[in-house]
Amino acid sequence: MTLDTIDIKLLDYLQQDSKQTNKELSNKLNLSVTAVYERIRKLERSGVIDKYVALINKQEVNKDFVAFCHIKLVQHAQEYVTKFEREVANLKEVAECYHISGDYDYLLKVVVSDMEDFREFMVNKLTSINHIGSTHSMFVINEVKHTTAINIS
Amino acid sequence: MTLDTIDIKLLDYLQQDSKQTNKELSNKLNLSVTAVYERIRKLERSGVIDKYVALINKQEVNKDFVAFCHIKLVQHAQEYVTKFEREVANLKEVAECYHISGDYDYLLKVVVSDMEDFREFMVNKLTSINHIGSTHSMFVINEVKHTTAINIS
DNA sequence: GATGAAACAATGACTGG
DNA sequence: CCAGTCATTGTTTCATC
Repeated sequence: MTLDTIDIKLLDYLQQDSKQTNKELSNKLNLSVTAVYERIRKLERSGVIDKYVALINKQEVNKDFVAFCHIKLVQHAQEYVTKFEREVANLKEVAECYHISGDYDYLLKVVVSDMEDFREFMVNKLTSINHIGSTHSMFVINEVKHTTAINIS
Repeated sequence: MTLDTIDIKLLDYLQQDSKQTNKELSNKLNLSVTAVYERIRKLERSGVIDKYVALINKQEVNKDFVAFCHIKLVQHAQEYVTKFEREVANLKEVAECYHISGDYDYLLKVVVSDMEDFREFMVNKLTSINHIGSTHSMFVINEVKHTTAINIS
């Protein structure tokens, strides 16, 4: 699907706030309500817009201890890789998991309540997955920037 | 604010899909539509729910080259730290920036189109910020798991 | 908490320009 | 693309139990 400049602006707005009415958007974009409605539906149906979600404040729900965890596997046979990825994806504390280039194989973003919670996660959940060679954890001191929006240009 | 088990379920649902109608949610939670409406409003006003956003498919907008970038500053005087954080937050390619513990000072998530785009970002934008000592980039080979939802329990 | 009523807004399909 | 229609559905605020 090709996006024109209006689509890009529309996506920017919706990535910031999806609860705006079509009327508000039509004013910002100088379009009719129907045109906005049809553009949004096209973006939804084509798969450009994946879904709409609520974002919550980690602090308010006492889940503001965030760590990034590097992981190296002992072996890289397809069987072990698949098993590790499946098991790690099932851990609720793991918000994100990336297979990355470099010294380590994976980078995990772990969201828990506090250091004690993190310790328990490491000991009882993460390291109980087989074939993990080594891990290296970094703790988030401060979230300087965090956006779910993707810059399209 | 204290959350009961119904609030937690409600937040789980809204973090997965915020476009559900209150009627659908009232069925899932065995509540009346008005009760659901009032709980949501309470969660919004108390700041537990931060905002509602559209999530878009990186692939569909040709922004699926993702890198994590470690950064070490030369100096750590408050002045340089503040300046670095302000400048890096203004870079549109930087989706996330964390001040972290460990060998490096910062971890950035950079979202661009391709390697050429990334090279340009590094040369013209990131490393033109003063006081950066060293950087170390890791490229995302595969996104094993990525959720914006926070597990509350 | 529930319920019903009422005002308002959005959806989805449809005209015709 | 726009403007306007219309029935249906959902949202939001009431008052009442």
